[in-house]
Amino acid sequence: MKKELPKAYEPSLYEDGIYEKWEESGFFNPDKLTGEPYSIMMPPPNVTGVLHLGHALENTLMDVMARYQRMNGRKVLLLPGTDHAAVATQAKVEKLLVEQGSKNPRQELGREGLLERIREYADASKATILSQIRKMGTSCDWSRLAYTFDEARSKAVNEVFVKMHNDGLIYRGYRVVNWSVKGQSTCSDDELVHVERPAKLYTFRYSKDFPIAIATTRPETKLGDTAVAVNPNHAEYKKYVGEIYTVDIGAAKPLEIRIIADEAVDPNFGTGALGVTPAHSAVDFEMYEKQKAKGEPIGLVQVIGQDGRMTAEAGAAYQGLTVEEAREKFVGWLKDNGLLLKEEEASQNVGTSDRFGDVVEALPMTQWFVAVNKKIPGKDKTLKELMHEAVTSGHNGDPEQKITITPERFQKIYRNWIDNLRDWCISRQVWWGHRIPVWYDKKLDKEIYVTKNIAGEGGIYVETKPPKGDSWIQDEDTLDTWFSSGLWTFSTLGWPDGINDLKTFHPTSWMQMGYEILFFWMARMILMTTYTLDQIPFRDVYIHGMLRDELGKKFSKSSGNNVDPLDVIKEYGTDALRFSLVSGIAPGNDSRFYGEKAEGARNMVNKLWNIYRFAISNFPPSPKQEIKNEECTVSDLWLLGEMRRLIAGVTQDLNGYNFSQAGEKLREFTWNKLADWYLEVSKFEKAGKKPEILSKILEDLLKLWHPFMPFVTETINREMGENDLLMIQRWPDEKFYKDISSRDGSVPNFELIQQIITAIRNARTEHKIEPSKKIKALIYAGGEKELVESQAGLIKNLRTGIGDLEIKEKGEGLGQAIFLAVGGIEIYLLGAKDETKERSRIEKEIARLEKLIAANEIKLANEEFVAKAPAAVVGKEKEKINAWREEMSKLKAQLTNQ
RNA sequence: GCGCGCUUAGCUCAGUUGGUUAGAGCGUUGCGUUUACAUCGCAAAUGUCGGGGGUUCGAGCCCCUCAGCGCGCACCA
Repeated sequence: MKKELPKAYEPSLYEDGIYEKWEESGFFNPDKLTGEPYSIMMPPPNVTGVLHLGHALENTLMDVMARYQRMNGRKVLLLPGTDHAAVATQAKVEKLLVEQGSKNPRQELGREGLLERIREYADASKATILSQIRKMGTSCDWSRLAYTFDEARSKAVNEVFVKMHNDGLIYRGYRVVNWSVKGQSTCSDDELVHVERPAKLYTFRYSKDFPIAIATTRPETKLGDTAVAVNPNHAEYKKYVGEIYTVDIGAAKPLEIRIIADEAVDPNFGTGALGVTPAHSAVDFEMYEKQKAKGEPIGLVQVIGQDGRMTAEAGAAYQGLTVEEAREKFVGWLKDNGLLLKEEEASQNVGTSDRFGDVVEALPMTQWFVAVNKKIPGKDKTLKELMHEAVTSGHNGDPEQKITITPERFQKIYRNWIDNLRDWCISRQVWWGHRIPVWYDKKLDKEIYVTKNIAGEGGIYVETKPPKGDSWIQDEDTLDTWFSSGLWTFSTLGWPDGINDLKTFHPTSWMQMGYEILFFWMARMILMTTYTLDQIPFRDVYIHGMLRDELGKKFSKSSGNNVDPLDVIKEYGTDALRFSLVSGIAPGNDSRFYGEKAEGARNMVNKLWNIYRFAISNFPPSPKQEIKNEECTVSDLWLLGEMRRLIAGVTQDLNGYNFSQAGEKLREFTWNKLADWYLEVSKFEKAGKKPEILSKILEDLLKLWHPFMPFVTETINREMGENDLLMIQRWPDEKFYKDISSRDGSVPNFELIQQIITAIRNARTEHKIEPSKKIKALIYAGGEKELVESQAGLIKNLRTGIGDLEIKEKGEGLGQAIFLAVGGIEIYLLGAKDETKERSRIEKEIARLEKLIAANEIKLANEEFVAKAPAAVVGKEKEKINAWREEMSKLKAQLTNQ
């Protein structure tokens, strides 16, 4: 016998050592594995901080799949990485610097200086993240560790940028974009967080004689109005269409307002007309473009600048004011001049910057865009269409290249998003990120490359590497972080240089992510990969929900409810954390995390530990012997059959990504079947081949648990004297159990024995029989006499307190005994009866059966049910009712007997 | 405004093509210290599956509708 194991599993004693063993083995690296490739790319955590519970969940999900597939004999690659998270990281570091007293980090440190500070922060954060991933037990291939901002990934970024530019899919354009004044950068439409806030809706006229009143929540922008749009069918207003009015409302120059027609204007909303501000509204800018195309151009007057203050064009009275100040002033002016018609409370939806938090201004600027509605050369398809077909017909219409999304409903959400997708603004003015691989001829006036679209006009150089000579200057801007993460499934596999990994592992097998980055990330990966590689990035996507605290609130720094996974690990162990995270979750649904959950999982881990502790000391490993069906006891066969079902069930659940259900099945088997019954049986039943059976079951059970609880299972495996790592053992096969568990094609009914035992225990409790008091039992087992007799030892010993047991086929009822009916079996407990309790117990039981029988009678009396339901269903119902009737008649007889 | 999700035991949640008496964990109640485990054991209680309607032999599951909560999208000025 080996050394005595501690009573309770102590995770901290083993976890680090086990992880080292795994790493040393080299099996995290697929190069050391054979079989069909299976690949998962880890969604790279942002280097903005440390991992939170959401990451812990992701690591668990991925690692469960990776370990499961590895045990299935697949050549598994789980590739780890981190994301430089451009804006997010810069915003974070700038915030820290400001907290440390810096007024304007960009100005004070300069580009290189600030980048250095961000790099330091990112490196520290990255190191923490990677060590956290290890602590989670994640079996990823560290030799392939990637970073969105490292050399290989940057190269891929440049390649794709240039390719798209050459295909005309990336262009430089002047248009209204979202501008964060605080962050001094653009952001994409998806990065806006819309918030509802109260606002005032003002209705006014530009001048006394202007024929149409308009309404607005942003009066200060009206200083830049150049048109009024009306519905072309508006009874009153349509006659004005085409007219141009010159009005002076205080802007630098009098405004020329053209009345234009636009179908989108709702004649019944507000005043039925819309003041058009092309410089400060994306929608109005589209009208501006439309008018230009029509040859009836309207002006574009930018009254708000990049600093968030009014420009010179807004007029001397407003220049330099903030928008709020200007608003107040302009409304005052309207009032003073009798032009304000109405002022009412309204609510307004404003876009705020996800990362900087300020309200985003719409400003016209020259930026880089990805054209999603333009045909790809040689493809006759747009990027949008590529994104669409990947989840519907399959890429290029090939069903083999179709992405499956779990749960299904997210497919609809994704398609809906694509339909509303506009060109993607990819240039950012933050410094932390991939510098746009575009150079301009220094000889050009700087003004030209800053403000004008000069593509195709010479003087611009778009290549993956800088041009020769020093007459070039690189574009100041960096790329949206999602541009690089969009390449993640293949930039991590060596593209464009090495293609071996790419060939082996792409498209990747499985991807998991939270629904909150469905558009940001999944959509961009599909776009980038189908375009660049002509392949889908992954076959299956699993969408998980968000973790919330026990009150259902989001975890966040600001609400102070953040939980550090490492703290949970310290208290309960990694396996407990992992198991608690996947317990009770459903795809796409949010779930809550709280201490009791981890505690419950910890208890499960400990239970497992003690099961093996018991087995090791009571059933020392013996040379493997063949187990024959005839040598098995009834309980052996029962457990073997249950094990067979467990293997089949867990395998099926994992194949279908039903992590929670797989875990539940394992818990049920391990605790309620193996520990509560079989091990208890094994303390009394010494016949047969218990050691061999137990050893086989425990060996396989350890494997089934391993994906969920890698540390404790690997530890037990070692404690049992195994030298080979559990991690690479083969996933259990149900065949062995299938062959052995049935006797003559049927399985002895051990559950009946369990029911008898439970019924006796129940009766003892109800009759308040002292636990130590032995009682006598008489069983009329009818056709089951042989079975019950064979299990007499168990019936006496498994906490039933029966001293004397007699089993007959049938006989007279005993009025003076406690009576139990289990199926067709009659049980009499003698010597401790409580008359009143017995009577009420039996009456209750009869009432329960009567209800069941009544409901069933109605069902069976229904001719349609009998005629239309499958015969098997009807047959079952008949069997049921017969059994209940038999049981009830016995109970009734007992009642009259008393 | 459009769309999506949720509503199942006191709490947190599972429930995969509609078919036994709807489940788990935690909590609660009673009993227990039987040497693997008190991070334990045994026994038990608790549900008109949000309301209403429909389809069906049969609905927690499908359809319609209403309500509450949450979320996403959206150019209603």
